[in-house]
Amino acid sequence: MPATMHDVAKLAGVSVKTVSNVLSGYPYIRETTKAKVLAAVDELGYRMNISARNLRAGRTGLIGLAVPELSLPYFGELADAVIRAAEERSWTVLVEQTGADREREVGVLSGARRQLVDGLIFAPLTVSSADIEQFRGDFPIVLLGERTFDVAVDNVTIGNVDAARTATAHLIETGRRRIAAIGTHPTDAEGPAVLRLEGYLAALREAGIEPDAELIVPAGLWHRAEGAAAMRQLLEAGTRFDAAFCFNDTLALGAMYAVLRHGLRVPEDIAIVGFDDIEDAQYSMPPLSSIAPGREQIARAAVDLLAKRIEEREHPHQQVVADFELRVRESTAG
Amino acid sequence: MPATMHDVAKLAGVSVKTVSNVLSGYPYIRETTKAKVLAAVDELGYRMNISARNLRAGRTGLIGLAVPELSLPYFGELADAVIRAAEERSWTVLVEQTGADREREVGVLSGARRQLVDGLIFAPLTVSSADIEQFRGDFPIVLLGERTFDVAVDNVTIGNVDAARTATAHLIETGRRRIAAIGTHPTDAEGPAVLRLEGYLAALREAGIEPDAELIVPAGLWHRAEGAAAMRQLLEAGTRFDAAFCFNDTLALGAMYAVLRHGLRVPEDIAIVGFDDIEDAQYSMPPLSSIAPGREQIARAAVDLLAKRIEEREHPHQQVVADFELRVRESTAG
DNA sequence: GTGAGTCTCTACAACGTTGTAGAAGCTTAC
DNA sequence: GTAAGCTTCTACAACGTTGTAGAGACTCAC
Repeated sequence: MPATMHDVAKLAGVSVKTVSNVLSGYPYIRETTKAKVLAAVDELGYRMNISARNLRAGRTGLIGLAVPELSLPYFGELADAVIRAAEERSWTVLVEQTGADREREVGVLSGARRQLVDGLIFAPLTVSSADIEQFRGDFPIVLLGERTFDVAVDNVTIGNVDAARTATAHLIETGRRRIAAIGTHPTDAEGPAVLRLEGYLAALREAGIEPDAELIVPAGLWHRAEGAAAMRQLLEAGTRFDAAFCFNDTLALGAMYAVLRHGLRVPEDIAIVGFDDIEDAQYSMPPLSSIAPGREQIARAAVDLLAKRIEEREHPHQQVVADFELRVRESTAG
Repeated sequence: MPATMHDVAKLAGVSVKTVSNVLSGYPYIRETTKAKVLAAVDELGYRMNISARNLRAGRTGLIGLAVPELSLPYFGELADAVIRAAEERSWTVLVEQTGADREREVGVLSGARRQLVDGLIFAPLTVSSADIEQFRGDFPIVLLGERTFDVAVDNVTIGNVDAARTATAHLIETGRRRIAAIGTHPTDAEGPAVLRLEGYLAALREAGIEPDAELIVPAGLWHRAEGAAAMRQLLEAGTRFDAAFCFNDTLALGAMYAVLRHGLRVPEDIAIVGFDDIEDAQYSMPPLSSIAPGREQIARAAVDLLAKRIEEREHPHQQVVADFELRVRESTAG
């Protein structure tokens, strides 16, 4: 049975409220009293009961972070950054996995955790803006990933279109003309896959290159396996191409694997550029060129926006566009 | 202002306790009453206040998971598995990162979160068994990773020594005699690094191979960068060797990168085996042989042990040894 | 010495839920 | 008809904390 404030108060010979005051830094307390209380806290090994404090305060000090899968390196690294940013506000992060499942994403939005956390940082994959409008209700949410449609939600993103255009343009600058795009979601109306495709097409257009539908390959989950499968499909179809823009790094690493397996060289035969700049990108052979989003910046901005939103529920919704940077490595050299 | 049970009760025309009873499945309730209550719940969009329930129940329904870093793929994948195992008990997992920092690990053990979670699953890196004894107090904890010394804590592990021996023996069977070990922690008295070194040495001994101190290279953090650095050090020192057992896969992938960069071939010149079988292992070029721990099994066992311990604080401590399997791929072929 | 202001501490109620105890009505068995 | 048992519901207190309100002591200026 853990000690309560009552126990501390009794031992220190003061009222419960005085203990509470000492512990919460109320200034008008005699030094001797404070010392007595702290001694009692120490002696009893007292720790405050968080549930009780939360009940009183109407807050939990927890925020949710909903991502598709932690085992995807990008989201592992992102969660890492969010947890560290939240720590600075002494918030605790509760990570929830949606598994890229629409039902679970809706569940997160409308779900049971809403009573448990003060707010939510949400990286949606499948739910639409309409879903978000509908299920969000009156709850502080910050979305990761830009919304094409106007939704009344704070959001943090990198300029997906811009970044994808930059990556594709880089391939064009190095002399490639037949560039595959791997990772589209043909049935989505919005979301990163749509935006990255848009950027890819924009870059082709600017260079006067006619897009070729055969070079645009869907991939649902953006895992290595899917990247490899997509690349194999391209290679086996006999379509001629000399580069691939993969919509994230795990796809790219899978694709690179398939190219090498097929007996071709990267970048000489096929250049590859990825997106996210996960740690593996630097240590693949050859190292992978990639778009590095400002992960720290994104995490911090998301936490900051959420903090503002929790403090003041009604204020105009903001969009933060984080920086990105193309990291050129050997997978696109020459 | 969200609706409370009082609001629901008023709307349904019953007592607060009846609402509570309906919601918690108490059997003696007339169907008509139940329907009225549920209708009211629906109409008000009522959600139970978790803090209040926790305060009453003395439990939070949260468990902690403390790992060094989520951005390390092994821990990302592990967290994934633990979260899914916890879900089956309708527990929520609170992930905490220790950053391989001793102070933070001690903080996790003795720390503020203890009031917030009902129990803790802890993958320690730096703290000793003595630390654990000292700081744990009376709190349900399950350790991941075996303890060499006898500690009164439940723990789940794979047989590190055995697995390391298997990995090393595999290199020996393929004809290698000069085998490096990458990832030791020379100052540790216990922990995975120590055990894996022990397994490595055991395999050498059994094959009648004299260990060579020059081939045993420390690496603190087991990141790719460290694996690459360790391998570069070996290669530049001019020490002759034909294989490396790396204490985890990220080290191994970094090491493989350094070997290829150095113009040598894997496995022809240097064979490499890793540990953890993270997803990347299958998609490196060449694919990496590795020890696959039963991640799901570990996660489930940890959650089960924790559940038992929370239910009944005083019962003998258990150790679960999970299975492992050597996955042979091309990095050690031939 | 009196009033105003400052400092230090306390009692009480409230946050939203559930366990305990028990009331009231209804059924059953004799 | 009545005791015993079952079904359905309710009032109240309690979980551990903090906000509100205010009591008392002390200081200072006049």
